Amino acid sequence: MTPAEELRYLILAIQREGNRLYAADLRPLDLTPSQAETLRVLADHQPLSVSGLGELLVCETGDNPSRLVDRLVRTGLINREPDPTDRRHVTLTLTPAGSELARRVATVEERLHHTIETLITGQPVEPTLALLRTLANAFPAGQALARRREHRKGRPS
Amino acid sequence: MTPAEELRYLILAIQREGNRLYAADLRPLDLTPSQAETLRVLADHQPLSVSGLGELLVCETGDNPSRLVDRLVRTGLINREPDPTDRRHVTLTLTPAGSELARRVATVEERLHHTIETLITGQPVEPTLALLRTLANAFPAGQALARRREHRKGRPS
DNA sequence: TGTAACTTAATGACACGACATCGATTACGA
DNA sequence: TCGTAATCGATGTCGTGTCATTAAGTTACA
Repeated sequence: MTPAEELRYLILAIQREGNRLYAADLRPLDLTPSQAETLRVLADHQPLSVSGLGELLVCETGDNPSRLVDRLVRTGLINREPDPTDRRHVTLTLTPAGSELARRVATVEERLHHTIETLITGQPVEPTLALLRTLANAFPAGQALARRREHRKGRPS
Repeated sequence: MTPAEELRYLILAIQREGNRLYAADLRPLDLTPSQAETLRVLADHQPLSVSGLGELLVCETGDNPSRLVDRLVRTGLINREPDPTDRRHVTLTLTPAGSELARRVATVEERLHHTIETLITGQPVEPTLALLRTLANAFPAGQALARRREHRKGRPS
C-alpha cells in the first residue's frame, strides 16, 4: 500500500469512526454532528444567510444547506426571517433554545477534543496539521476552515 | 482553535472534498466511491460473505453492507449465491464485468494517489501516518485497514 | 427602460451511513 | 435431545451529502 493510499483510507476511517463517537455523544441533545456544527457556526457568526452559513460549514460542502436549516427551524433552534433589503436572502439567527444547545454542544466538543489530545500527545502534531492543511487547501471548498479562523467573532474559542 | 479541533475539521474537510473528487473521477464508470471500494476488496479477497466483506470495508463501518451488495448484484458486477454448507451465509464473487471494472477502478485510484503524493512530497509523511494510525486504532472498527494489510491475497497492490 | 445574466434558496432524486429490528439458520449447553 | 442463545443477511427508518433544476429576486447593461 502506497503512503497516499494509506493516508486516504486512514482519513476515511478516522472520519467515519470519529463521527460515530461524536454522534453518540450528541444523541442526548437530539442533534446530529451536522446540526451541532451548524449551531456552533451560528453562535460564532450570526446573523447569516443560508449560503453564508454554507461557506462556513465543513460538512455540506458546495451546496446550500437549506434542508439542514429546515430541520433546525422546525425544532425551534433557528429563526429564519426574510431579509427586507434583499428578498432573495434569508436571515438566520439562533433562538434562545438554540443558543443554549450551542453551549451544550461546546461542552461535548471539549470532552471529545480532550480525548483526541490524550491519544496524540507525544506525537508530532504540528507537522501533521501542516501536512493536512496543504491537502485541505488544495480543494477550493476546503477553505471553510480558513474562513472560520479568520473572521470568528464573539465567544472565545 | 485547539490542535484537536483543527485536526477534527481538517480530517472532515479532506474526507468530504477528496470524496467529491474521487466520485467525479468514478462517474464515467457509473460507480460511487463505496461501490468502487467494494469491487476492489472483492478483487483482492473473493470469495467473501456479506459480513466478511463488511469487516474489510472502511466505508459502511459496523453494519453489514447488504444494500451496497444489492446494487452491485443488480448491475451485474457481483454474483451472490447461497452457501450450501451454511444457509445463513452468502458467497460473493465478482462477475467478469465486475473484475474488469475493478481494474479500471485501480487505474483511477493510481491517478488519485499520484495527485496526493505530489501534494504532500517534502512533508513528513511517515510521522503523519503514524499519528493517524494511532487515532484509527483507537476505534475498534478502525481496524478494517489493518485486516486489509494483513491478509491481502492475489493481485499486487 | 427593458431584458438578459446572475444570485439565492428551495426542492426532486438518488445513494449512502447509521441505528434498530426481524426471520431464518446454526451452535451450544443443560 | 431440546430449547436457548448467537449469527447472518435483509429491511424499515431517518438524516444527510451530492447533483441537478427551478422559481423568485436583483443587477448589469444595451
